[in-house]
Order: sequence, then structure tokens, then C-alpha cells
Amino acid sequence: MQVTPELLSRFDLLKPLPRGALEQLAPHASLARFARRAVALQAGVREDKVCFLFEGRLQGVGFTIDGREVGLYFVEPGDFCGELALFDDNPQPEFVIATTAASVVYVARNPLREVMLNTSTVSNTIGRKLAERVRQMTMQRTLLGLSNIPQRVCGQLYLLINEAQRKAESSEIANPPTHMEIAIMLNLSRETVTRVFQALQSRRIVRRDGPSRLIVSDLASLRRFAQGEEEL
Amino acid sequence: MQVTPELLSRFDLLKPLPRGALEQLAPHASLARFARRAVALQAGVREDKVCFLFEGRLQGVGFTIDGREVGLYFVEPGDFCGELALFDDNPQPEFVIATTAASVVYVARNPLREVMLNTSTVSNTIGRKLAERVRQMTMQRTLLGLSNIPQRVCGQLYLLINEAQRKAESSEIANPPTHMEIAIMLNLSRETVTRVFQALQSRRIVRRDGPSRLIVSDLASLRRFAQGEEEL
DNA sequence: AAATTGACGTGACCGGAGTCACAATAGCTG
DNA sequence: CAGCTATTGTGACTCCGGTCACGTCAATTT
Repeated sequence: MQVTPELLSRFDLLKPLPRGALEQLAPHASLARFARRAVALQAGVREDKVCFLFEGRLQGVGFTIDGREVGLYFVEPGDFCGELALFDDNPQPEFVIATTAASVVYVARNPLREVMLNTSTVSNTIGRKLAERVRQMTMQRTLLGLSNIPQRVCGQLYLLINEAQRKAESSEIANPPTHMEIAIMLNLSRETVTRVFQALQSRRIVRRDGPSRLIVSDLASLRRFAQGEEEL
Repeated sequence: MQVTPELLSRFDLLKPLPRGALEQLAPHASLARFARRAVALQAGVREDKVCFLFEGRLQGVGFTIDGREVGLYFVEPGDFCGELALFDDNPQPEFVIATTAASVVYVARNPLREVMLNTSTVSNTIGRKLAERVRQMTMQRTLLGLSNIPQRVCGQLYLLINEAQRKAESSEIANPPTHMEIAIMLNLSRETVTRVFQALQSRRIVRRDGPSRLIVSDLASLRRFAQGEEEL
């Protein structure tokens, strides 16, 4: 489907671009819609496009040889993924799949690469993004090193809370990941995650409010569990 | 200690720079030597330098709250680390420590950043490096997802083998990591790694040749174990 | 309204990796 | 060479998270 320059300019990365650059990119962009669990980017192949998320939610996942799924990160609307293709010709390392119905804009790799090289704000943004991604993965890897499993779950939960909300007493997570999705990110079984949630709920630390809102009533306790100052 | 432009030009990243740029950087560079286990870059602080490894070996490591160590990657001579500081002002996510006695050249962040922004070959190299780092971390994360532990160790062992040597029947790893270091990278206990090595040695798949050489006699078998086609 | 699906909840059992406590080397260093 | 430290090797025991086998519940589908 055809993409207008206006649509492209709604993404933070492309917003600073002059009209001309957007018009140059638009013909190389296309819109796509995905159902839940559909694949937006393939692992192991040299993807020739970058994926901008318009609505819904995506997740980067890997698969081990034995078919186990490995959750890596989430992509929220306005953000993009598959940017590794802009740096070299090596294959995309992980799958990106839709965790909810989603609509995305694909932008062809080469024209975008041109724009990146000519526009310092774009290359800076992508550089920062990549750096942030490395930090994110490092934190995630550190979480996996925790041998106390409830602590691991609490740590993940704490990471899911917006930094802006960290200071408040209570907080809420909109569209929280399912237990299964959390389990996959933390190398745990779904049952274990459920049991930790049970414990947190019985202690009034978290509470569900409908399917799409998870309320953290006692953020301070959650932090203590996450930091191992207290045992679950 | 004072650093000459010649010394800087021995690093791949800086080699393509014109003489002038090197002379501009040299006053902002300093040499340092480290004993084993010394810290080259601090986690959690805004490091204002990038670390180029001259000799020895470094390792990026994290620490969980409970003091457990988390191995992330190795740095070999000629390579560099701490490059995240070039992209933003956020803190260095992981420690970098010396696994052997090492000598490094520190280059101040800001001048190097200037050079990077003005020299497309440098920014390209750093971009590729960062992209490669993300791929590396993704693979490592995938390894951690393996629930079959011997398979995990074999996978790591296989990753340690140079790509150039992958095709041959046998191969060797110079200065192999200790069992403890492998355990830390794979979230395992040292004993478990030892036991896997015992199994591999008794099957004549690997063999030690002195302290600094590990010989993989039967690469094909190792690969089969790594890919889960055969159980240890 | 019945049927299907996907998410969540829960108990019982079991295997395997961590832990602990050693021993045995192997390198280094004085 | 003696002594020290780091690394590797091994057994016994324990514990805890995975697996399996269910059940419940709400949301969609038909």
C-alpha cells in the first residue's frame, strides 16, 4: 500500500527530516498489517527493510535449536526495529513478531541508509537507539543471572515500569505481557511466573484491573524484592 | 603516560585516520597497565573515555545484586570497548576487567567523538561494531535459553572457535577461558562446566595441550552436541 | 447458546544442577 | 625446592523449578 510523507513524519526518527527527504523515502515505504503472532522480520535472513511500528506491539524473539522461545525486547508504537541492517549486510539476528494485531510501515534499507548517512540527527538517533539497546540487553542478561527466581520476576516487573513512574508509591502497567511472555523473557516456565504473581497478589503488592491493566500498589515492596533486600 | 600518534595508528579503528587527526587525539590519550582482575572500565558511572586494548585480554562483566558475576564478552588485542559513551551520556552498563595482565590505551571521549562525527569510516566502523555486539549478545542470550546444559557448554565452546577454523575437522582455542569464566558466561556453576569437559575429554572430543591451548580434535561431534542432534 | 480458544491457577512428582567439602594437580614465586 | 595460589576434579546431598495433568474462567467465534 502507498505511504505518504505525512505518515512517515509521524515517527520520531523521521520527524526532523526535511520534506524533500521524506518524499524521497515515501516511494520505498509500504504499509502492512499483522495478526497476532505474525512475523514482521525474519531471523537469519538479510532483511532489506526497517520496520516502523504504527500501532499494536511487537516483540523481538529468538528460537533455540530445541524450539524454545527466547524473548528479547518489546517494540512500542512510534518506535522502529530491524535497524541493524543499516550498518552491515549481516543477517537479522532475531525474529520480530506481533504480540497483538499491529500495523507497521516498512522502509527500504538502502534509501534509509542514504538518509542516515546524510543527516546527522538521524544517525545520532539511531546510534543512541543502538546504544540503548545494548544497555537494555545487558540489564536483561543481568536479570537472567539471578538465581533467586522470584527476585528475577520482580526485577523484570520493575523494569517494565516507566521511569517516570518509579518515584511514585504505586504505579500501573498498561497492556502487561502475559505470564507466558514474561516466562519466555526470563527463561522460566509459565507456571513459575504464575506462582510468583500469586505470591505478589496475596501480599497486595500487585493487583489486576481487567485484562489490560496491572496495578502495582506497593512499589516500594516490589523494589525491595527486586533488589533482594527481602525474600519472597 | 604519553601516547604517540604512531601507537594510536596501530588500532584498526584509528588506522584510517589522517596524521592530523591522530596528533589531535594523542594528547588526550593515556597508557595504563593492569594486573589480572583489575578494573578497566567502571559500570554505573559515566565513563569519559574509550578503552583500546593493546595486549592481554579484557572481559565485560556485570554483577547481580547478590554478587554473582555475569560474563558478557571478551575483548582481544587491537579491539576496543566502552564505545557506548560516544553515543550518549548514560552510564557504562557493565564492568570491563582484565582476565590477564593487560595494557590499554585510554582515549578521551569527547575528542574521539568529534573525530567519529567528522570521519565517516570511523563512524561506520563503530556502527558495525555496535551492530556486531548486538548480534553477539543475541546469540549469547539464545545459548542461555537452552535447557540442556551440556548442549549449552558445547554451544559456547563452538562460538569460541574462530569462524575461519569452523570448516576444518579439528581446531584449537588459544588461551581458552577457565572453567570458572565459562560458567559465568553461561549461568552455570564451575563444577558443572568441569563435568561437561570431563565428558568431552573422555570421548576424545577435546584435549588440553598445556595451560594455554585447548584442542578440539573432533569438531564435527562438538557441533552435533551443540546443535542438539546428539545428547551428551 | 454452544463451542472454541487462550490465559491463568494449582497440585504432585522428579530430575538435574547447585552447593559443600574435599582432594589433586599445576603454575608461579621467593 | 618449598610454599602458595589458582585451577581442575569428584562425590554426596539437597532443593527447587520444570513438567505433566488437570481445572477454571473470560473472551471470541460460529
